Amino acid sequence: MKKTATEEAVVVRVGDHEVRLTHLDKVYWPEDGYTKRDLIEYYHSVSQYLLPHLKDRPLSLVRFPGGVSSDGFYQKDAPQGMPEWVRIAPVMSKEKEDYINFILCDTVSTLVWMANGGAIEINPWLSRYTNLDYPDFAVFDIDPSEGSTWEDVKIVVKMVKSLLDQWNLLGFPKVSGATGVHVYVPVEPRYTYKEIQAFVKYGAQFIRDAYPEKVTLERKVKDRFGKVYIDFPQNARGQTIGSVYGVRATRGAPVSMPIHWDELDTVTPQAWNITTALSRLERTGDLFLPVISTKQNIDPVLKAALAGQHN
DNA sequence: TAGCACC
DNA sequence: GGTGCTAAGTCAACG
DNA sequence: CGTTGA
Ligand SMILES: [Mn+2]
Ligand SMILES: [Mn+2]
Repeated sequence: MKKTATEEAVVVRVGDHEVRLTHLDKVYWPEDGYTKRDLIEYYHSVSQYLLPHLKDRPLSLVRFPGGVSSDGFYQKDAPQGMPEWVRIAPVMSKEKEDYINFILCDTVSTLVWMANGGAIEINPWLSRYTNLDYPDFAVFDIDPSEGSTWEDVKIVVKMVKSLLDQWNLLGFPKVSGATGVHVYVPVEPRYTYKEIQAFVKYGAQFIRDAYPEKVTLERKVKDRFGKVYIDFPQNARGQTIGSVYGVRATRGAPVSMPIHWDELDTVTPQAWNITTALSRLERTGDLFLPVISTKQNIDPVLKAALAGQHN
């Protein structure tokens, strides 16, 4: 007799709730042999590190119920029929006269439920539901374009570091799990998205002007060839960036992992994956904890940005 | 990334 | 045609 | 139409 989905399903207690898990042996990463079970076990295992970073943040999920070689889809609006204990954040849509019920992941139960739905990639907002218009960090998203290299990325990241040093600001780097690096600059949650983006753009312009041969701010992809793109427009309401400790739906199942600044020369952007991240985390602890606790004042830089009127 | 309004 | 902005499951079957 | 599963 053919197995039904019901027969494959298993109900487990995760945190405070029971979660129904299905198709655990579904191969999600064919080239690596990793299954949905591996994904769920990963997210479950790092939940104590990950959850504080997701708390109160509206999420865009990228779901791959057929695994990473099938098309995935973004999901913002919470699906009907989800467990009643999944918290949501209604946010008025810009285009339609209706709310989008963003999923909030504040418990391990919800995290595991999302993973069971094939939510490989987790993309949180830069602001929290409790303070939606005021991000609590700015991000320097450093992306190599075709024709540029990881070596180029490292140079640009170091330039970001020295610029932040000049400004007496703390930044926290992580490898993206794809090809680049994200540098988070935690701020007091009282700057608008426009201000946060102006801040990052101002810094990015300095870096481009210092090294125009290898750094670009061009929005058109074809104009970025051979250069490293500093993706400052990513700092905008409704935009998201792959979560720290989030998984990528690409070969190897890489995860986004914080690093120490002095590790930059010894790591690669996909240095960790769902099978190796936990031991790293247990050794280093959560290097991104200060991103939550640090609240920096960027008034001086913002003032200079507005006065300077770079282009 | 795709669709759409607007220039 | 280029630019800026926004959203982001779908479908079929069942009762 | 609400629910469920692929
Ligand atoms: Mn990036
Ligand atoms: Mn980017």
